[in-house]
Amino acid sequence: MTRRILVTSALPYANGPIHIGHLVEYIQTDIWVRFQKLIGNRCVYICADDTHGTAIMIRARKENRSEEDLIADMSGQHQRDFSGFHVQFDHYGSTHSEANREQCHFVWSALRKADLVVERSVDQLYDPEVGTFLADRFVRGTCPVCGREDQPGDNCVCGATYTPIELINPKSTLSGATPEVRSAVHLFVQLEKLRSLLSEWIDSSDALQKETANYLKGYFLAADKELKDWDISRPGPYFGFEIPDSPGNYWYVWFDAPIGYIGSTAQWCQAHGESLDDWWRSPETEIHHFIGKDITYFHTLFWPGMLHTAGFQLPTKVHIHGFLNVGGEKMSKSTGTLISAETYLKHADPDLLRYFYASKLTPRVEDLDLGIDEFVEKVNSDLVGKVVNLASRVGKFAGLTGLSTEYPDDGGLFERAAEAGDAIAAAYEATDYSRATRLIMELADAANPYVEHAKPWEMKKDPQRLDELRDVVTVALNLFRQLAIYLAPVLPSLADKCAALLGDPLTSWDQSKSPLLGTPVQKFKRMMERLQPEDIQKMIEESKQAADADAAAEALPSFNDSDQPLKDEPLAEEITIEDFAKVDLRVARVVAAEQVPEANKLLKLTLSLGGEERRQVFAGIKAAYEPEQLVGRLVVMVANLKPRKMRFGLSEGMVTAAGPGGAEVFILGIDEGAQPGQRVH
RNA sequence: GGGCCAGUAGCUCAGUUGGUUAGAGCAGACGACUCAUAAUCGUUUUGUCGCGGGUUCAAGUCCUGCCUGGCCUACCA
Repeated sequence: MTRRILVTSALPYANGPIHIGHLVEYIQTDIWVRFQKLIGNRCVYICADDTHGTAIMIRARKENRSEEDLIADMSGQHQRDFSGFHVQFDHYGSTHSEANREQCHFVWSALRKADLVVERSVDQLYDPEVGTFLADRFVRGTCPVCGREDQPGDNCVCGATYTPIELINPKSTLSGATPEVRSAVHLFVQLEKLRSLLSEWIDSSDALQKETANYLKGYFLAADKELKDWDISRPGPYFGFEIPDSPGNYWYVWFDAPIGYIGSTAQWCQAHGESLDDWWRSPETEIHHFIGKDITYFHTLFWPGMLHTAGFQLPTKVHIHGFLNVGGEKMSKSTGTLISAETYLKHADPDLLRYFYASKLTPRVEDLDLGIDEFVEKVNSDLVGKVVNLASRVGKFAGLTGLSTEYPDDGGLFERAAEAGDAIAAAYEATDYSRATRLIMELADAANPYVEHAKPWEMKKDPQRLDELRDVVTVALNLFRQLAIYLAPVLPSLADKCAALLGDPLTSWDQSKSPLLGTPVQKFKRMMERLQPEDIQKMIEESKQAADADAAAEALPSFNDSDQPLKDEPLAEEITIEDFAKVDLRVARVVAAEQVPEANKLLKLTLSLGGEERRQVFAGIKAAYEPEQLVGRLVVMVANLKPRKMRFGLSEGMVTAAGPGGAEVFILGIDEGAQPGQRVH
C-alpha cells in the first residue's frame, strides 16, 4: 500500500550560512525522503527559511538594507548550499510569505476561539539606543549571585539562573547601551489547558523516541507542575507579522516558524494543484518532522497544541537528532571546525559527508562525532575500496562484453543480497542508517572475493573464454548495482553514475531484486575520488581564516561615516609628486606649550626636530587642547613654511590638524617609533 | 541536585526475547595477486565484555550498588 507522507526539516534561520552541523539534519531527512520515494511511497519534503525576529531586524539595519532584501539573499544562499549537498526539497518557502501569514491568522483565530490566549504585562529590558526590547541573549552583565562579570542574560557559569532584569550593570549587546526596564503587554497561550491532550499524545501516539517521551513526562508534564503559559508576542519594532487583534504587537518568531511548515506546504499545493487538507488534515497522511534536540519542546508541546487547536493532524513522528561534534569537541569558529557548507564543497565531495553521517546516525537522540581521520578512513575504505572498486575492477572488460542474457551462477551472492533488501529497508525506515550502511557493507565485503576468485584478467587473455568473462562481468556489475540501489538514498550521484554505466535508470528499490541482463555497458568512468586528509585540513584552515576575518571586522566600530566633510570642502586640484615634495613635513615633539593670554585662538608651541633644533609655532588650537595635554606629544609639522611674523612673535612653521575649527580640531599624531626630525614622505 | 544514555579488541561499533570456544570493519603482522583509484584476496595477533555483589543449570545480555564519560534540566535562533 502506498503511504502518503509529508516530511519537514527544521527551518534554518536566515541569520547565517548553512554549516556542517545543520547538514546532519538535512542529510538525515533527505536520505529518509529519498528512501520513501524509492520504495514507492508518495512523499513530499517541505522546508523554508525562518526569517523573523529581532536578530534579522538588527542585522538588516547594520547592513543598511531592508529585511526583505537580507532574507532573500540568505534564502538564495541556503538553497544553493542544500542543493550542493544533494538535499532535494519538493518545496522551499519562507516564513515571510503571504501563504504563511494566512496560516498564522488561521491558527491564531482558532487559539482565540478556544479561549487559550491571555494578556499580561511583562517587565523587560529595553535598549533606548536601538529602540527595541531585548531578548535574554542580547543582554550581558554581572551575575547577581556570584558577581562574575560579562555573563549572559539568563544564566551564569556559576550555575545560577535569573532574569536579565536581575543582572547587575546590564549592557545591551546590540549597542552597548545600558538598558532600562520597561513594561509592555504580551500575549500568552495557556498550555496547561491542553495538558490532557499533550499527555495522551506523548503516551500513546508513538510519535516520540522513548527517551524524549520520558523526558517530557518527567519534566514538563509532571503531576505537581503546571505547564507555563507561552509568551508568543513581542512588542514592535519587530520583524514579523503584526497580530491582527493586537496592534503594535507581533507574533514571536517561534509562533510563525512551525506554522511555516504549513504555509510552505500551501505554496507547494498551490503550485501542484493539491489540496492542503489532504496533507495536513487527513488521517491518511503521515506527518514527519526532523529536528535537533535543542528545539524539542517547541515541537513536542507548543506545536501539537497549536495543531490540535487549529484542527490539523498531529505529527505522526518527531525524529530528534543530537548535535555534531568535530574531533570530539564542540564545533567552534576559532578552531575552524565550524565549517560552512560552502567551504566544504570547495574541497570535497558532498556524498562523502552524506555517507559518513549515514554511517553514524541512529534513531536515538545522540550527538555524533566527526573524527577527521575516521572520516577519511571510513569513506575511502568503504566507498572507494569496496563499493566503487567493484565496478572499477571489471569496468574495462565490461565495455567489450556487455551483460549476459542469463544470470550466471554466482554461488548465491545476488540472491542473498536481494534478500537482505528487507532488513536494509527496515533500517532506513527506522532512521537507523548506521545499521543500513553496515548491512550494505557486509554485502560489499562478500562481493569482492568473488571477482578475486573468478580471475577475469586471465579470461581476458584467452579469446576462447569471452563468455566466461562476460559472466563474471555480469555478476560483478549486478552486485555493484544492488549496492548502488541500496545506497541510492545516501549517495544519489553514485546511483546516477551506475545508471549511466548500465544504461538503466535506478528508480525503484525493487530493481535490487532482479539482475539487469543482456545490455551493453558504457565506457567506465571514475565514480568517486579518494578523500585526502589535507582536504579536510584545508577546510579547517579556510574556516579559521574566515572566522578571524569576521572577528576582526566585528572588533572594528561600524564605519558609518558622513559625507558632509567632503561636501564642505571638496578635493583640491590634482598635483604631481614633485608638487607634494615641495612641502617638507617633519615629525616634531612638543617640548613646551603655553597660553598666549592676549590671543583668542592661539597656543604658543615649542617644537623639537631632534637635537638642538627648535621651532616656535603659533597654532590655532586653543579651544581644543590644553597646553599640558600637548607637551611630550609627537606632531607633524610643515617645517619649510616661510616664517611669518605675528603680533605675538615669529611663527616658524605649522602644526598639521584637521577639523572645521574651534573646539573641533584634531592634531595629526604619528605611530609609536617615529623620531623627531624624520621627514614624512 | 534531579533525569536520561553510554562504557565490548589500538580505533569505530554489532551482539535479537539470558544458552555452546564473544563478533565485524578499519588499523597491525605475514603471504598472494595485478583486473582495479598503492585498490583487492587469504591467513593471522589482541578482549578480566567499566568495577563489586546478586538471581540462574547458564549473564556481555536480568537485578542492585559504585566508578567514568556524555547529554538534558521550558522562552536561544
